[in-house]
Amino acid sequence: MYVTLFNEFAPATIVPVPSRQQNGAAGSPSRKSQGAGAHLFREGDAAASIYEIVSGVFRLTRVLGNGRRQVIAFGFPGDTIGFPKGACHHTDCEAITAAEVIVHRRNALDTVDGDLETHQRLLNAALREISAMQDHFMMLARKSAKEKMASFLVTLAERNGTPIGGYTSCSLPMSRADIADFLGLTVETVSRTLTRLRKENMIALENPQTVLIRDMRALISASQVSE
Amino acid sequence: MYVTLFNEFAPATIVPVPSRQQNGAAGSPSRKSQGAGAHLFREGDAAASIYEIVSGVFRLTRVLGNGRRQVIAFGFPGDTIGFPKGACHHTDCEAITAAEVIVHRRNALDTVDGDLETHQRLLNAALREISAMQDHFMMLARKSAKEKMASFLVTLAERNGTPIGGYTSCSLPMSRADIADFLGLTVETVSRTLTRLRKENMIALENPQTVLIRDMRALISASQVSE
DNA sequence: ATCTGGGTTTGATTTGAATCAAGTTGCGAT
DNA sequence: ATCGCAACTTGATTCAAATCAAACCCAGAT
Repeated sequence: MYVTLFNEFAPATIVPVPSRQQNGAAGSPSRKSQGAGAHLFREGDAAASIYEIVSGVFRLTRVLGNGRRQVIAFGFPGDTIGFPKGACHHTDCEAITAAEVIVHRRNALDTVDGDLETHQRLLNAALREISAMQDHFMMLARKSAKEKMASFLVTLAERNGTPIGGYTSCSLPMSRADIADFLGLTVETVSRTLTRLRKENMIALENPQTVLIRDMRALISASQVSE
Repeated sequence: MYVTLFNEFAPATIVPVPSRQQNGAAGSPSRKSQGAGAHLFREGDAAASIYEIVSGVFRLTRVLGNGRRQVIAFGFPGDTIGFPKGACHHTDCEAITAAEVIVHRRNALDTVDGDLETHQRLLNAALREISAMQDHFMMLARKSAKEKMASFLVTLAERNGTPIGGYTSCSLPMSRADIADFLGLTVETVSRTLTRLRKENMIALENPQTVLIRDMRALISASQVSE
């Protein structure tokens, strides 16, 4: 199973973080709300902060010169985003639904002063992200459209799905174009592949933004690279 | 320009690291030599150490169930490899030439005890790696075979090339299969694409393991996604 | 000197996804 | 209610890279 969306947290670890000034230490975790469509940061922005997502969904993208776009990841509650390279952010980050994040000072990562627990949590999030990205490599390089789409839905269902009867319902807050740019496909292929999975009775589309997973076992097996 | 191979270091930062026990602190950087073909670690191994490459070239791979393989990265001198997720390594790492590494205790990353400078160097390597992997996403998902091959050669030349007259000579210590599995292509396509670049006079192949870059400007422009 | 076999190159053919081109659907504004 | 538009779906065609299939090259073993 690929956790290609982003590195995961036990969601419980987030809840206790206070919404304002920490005890006596230099730490400054605070909360921030974010409307749908608003940028949390842009490529090139000074990287002053690292964010833990409390609610909502974010999209991280990189843009090529000619306008070609790669969606690096989707960020869900429990994910950590905004790891900097040097002084700047190297991706754009936009909320695709209304969202709330916990804001950490950038150098809560660099040093331990005051809050060892936060430091280690952020660090582990970075390590998990490296691992998740390695999985995603395999997906981009070696999977067919059907395998990619199935993997995506399975991961989404695990992160985000709600059980409905024996099935799992799952919202797709992002556009087909976002999905395509995440999986390295075109919108047309994403759409066609969804219809194909639908015709094979693995899923049903309640509406374009809501999938019902009707046969999780089949979907998982479709997500694996086959010989 | 993509630094898809791996995160870079100012090579100078490595040299001063002592080859044995640090002053009085708990740190334990030591050196280790590695024959060509030997594994530094394997997927699933307990992740006790993190390595800085002093000399030689390493290959990091992940394997799919059915034997399909993804080369995650090549590690060159100055690169840091072996970032763990949790307690285990999640890639195989094999030396493809004779090599030497500096070995750090795994938790030189977690905590600062004793050596803040090493801690921060490793941490920054991890952040650089995240950024490099994001570039590699774009390469895998959006570039043509020619663009991939050209990007690969350009990066290799920057890391590894030696000037010969006005040209740059560059060794390819890895096999065509390794290159293919890194770029998400087949051996045949890698080979064909190299001949194509040769026929377009951007490169010459002195022998299968040595490329001469004859027109760096053209190669760089071939490495960019075009409309 | 010849055989063997891995790695590499080249050629012919197939194929999965991109591209090009219409539709369709649903929603927000007029 | 209708218009306009953006997001999505579907269909026809093209094309780049995979696959299938042979050579080729060279180092090491016989």
